[in-house]
Amino acid sequence: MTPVLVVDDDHELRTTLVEVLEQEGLQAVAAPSADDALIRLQQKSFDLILLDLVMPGTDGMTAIPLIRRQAPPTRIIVMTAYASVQNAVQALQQGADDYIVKPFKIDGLMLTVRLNLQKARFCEETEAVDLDKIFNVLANGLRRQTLQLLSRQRQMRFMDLVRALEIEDHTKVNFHLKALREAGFIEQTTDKMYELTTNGQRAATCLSYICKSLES
Amino acid sequence: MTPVLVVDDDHELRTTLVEVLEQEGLQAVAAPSADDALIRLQQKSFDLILLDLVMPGTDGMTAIPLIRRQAPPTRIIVMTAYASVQNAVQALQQGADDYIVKPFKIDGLMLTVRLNLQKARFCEETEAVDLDKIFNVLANGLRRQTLQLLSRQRQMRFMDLVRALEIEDHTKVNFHLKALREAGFIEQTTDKMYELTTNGQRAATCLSYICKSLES
DNA sequence: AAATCCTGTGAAGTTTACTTCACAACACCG
DNA sequence: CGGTGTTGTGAAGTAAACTTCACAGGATTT
Repeated sequence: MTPVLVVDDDHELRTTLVEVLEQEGLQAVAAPSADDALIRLQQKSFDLILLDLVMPGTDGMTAIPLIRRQAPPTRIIVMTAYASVQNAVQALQQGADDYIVKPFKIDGLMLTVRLNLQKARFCEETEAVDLDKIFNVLANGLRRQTLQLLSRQRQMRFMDLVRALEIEDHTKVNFHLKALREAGFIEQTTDKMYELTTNGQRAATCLSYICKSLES
Repeated sequence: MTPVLVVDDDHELRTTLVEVLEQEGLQAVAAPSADDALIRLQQKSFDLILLDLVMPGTDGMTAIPLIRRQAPPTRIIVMTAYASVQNAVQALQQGADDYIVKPFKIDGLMLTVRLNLQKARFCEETEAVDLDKIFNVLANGLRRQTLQLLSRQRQMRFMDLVRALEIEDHTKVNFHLKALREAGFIEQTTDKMYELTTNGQRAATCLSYICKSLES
């Protein structure tokens, strides 16, 4: 079911990859060039793209931001030769999600593919959340820090939070905690520990997405 | 210079890894257990941690959030056996940055290490990106719509925007356009057309990313 | 040339967000 | 028991964000 797009100018590798992916129960489509891939992306959405970096015409590196723009949630795995591994770093900075070094074994490839598909599924775990609410909450630095803290620590007491945030006035923290609580992002256990709700975890995930994407 | 911490209960592997890393010009320290690693982290900060998942005592998985708590910017690479690869996914969800599958070749390991160190360095540089600015801009629905419109249309005149947004008072739109301009997200061409800047495109991408993930 | 639309500025007003202050109940420790 | 730390609430004040209004120069149309 999960559709994968294979972009490589090498005809043999391209068809081999499609065969392998289909044997593993994935739906795979091949594109011989980046431009062709972009056209396919307009017609249909893919969960994952295997992208060769070195290609005639539009090369993989320049294609990455274009793909990201066209289909933001798609996982992009770039394929690069061992000799030019520093390109992988650049590709990740451009917005790719992972890399694999050529030549690779089928096992290694499938491992990377499966991991990224699972990651993608993890990313999707979101329902009806109000964008305004999310951004209003995330618009405040203190609240963002709080979400991140709770995301890491799972549970924290009030004073732990206050000290971790390095705020002198505890009532200020309380104000923002109230905002977070009313937005449904955090809640308190019976013993007064603060923790993220499911929606709060979602919001924290959004936050880390944005931070991640700013890295590139 | 860049210090690496190797955490593994296997004595031989631990010392081998330290040797290899030092040969490659990195400063490496070994810890035989997660608890030991946490103590070392209190005394000294590390750029990168190689963490075995399966260990007696505190295992690697539970150690990840604890490490994150102690030293947020540290890159965490987990080492996992091929048979238990799904653990890698869980580890990434827990806050690890990358994984490597055992058994691995030295080359593969060093590749992963170098990539993550480079990423860490890159993250440090861009830490200066002003999240407050981004969220303040994105916190407003009208501004979000504007970004999305410009992302689709590339260029728009003022009145086109006003009508597309269905706002009766054009000065209101102007106010938000000014905010977007001052945040460096949009700019005007010589013939008064509004368009996204590079940062604006980035912000729009973030936005559509989130919207996409909220749809599903 | 007058009317109308486009594009914009700046100030005044309103609403919302945030901070600070004063106070209080409860737990825990010596 | 009295002091100290924790965990709050609500009101008052301040700052920031947003809206509305009054106005104006330039382009286009009629």
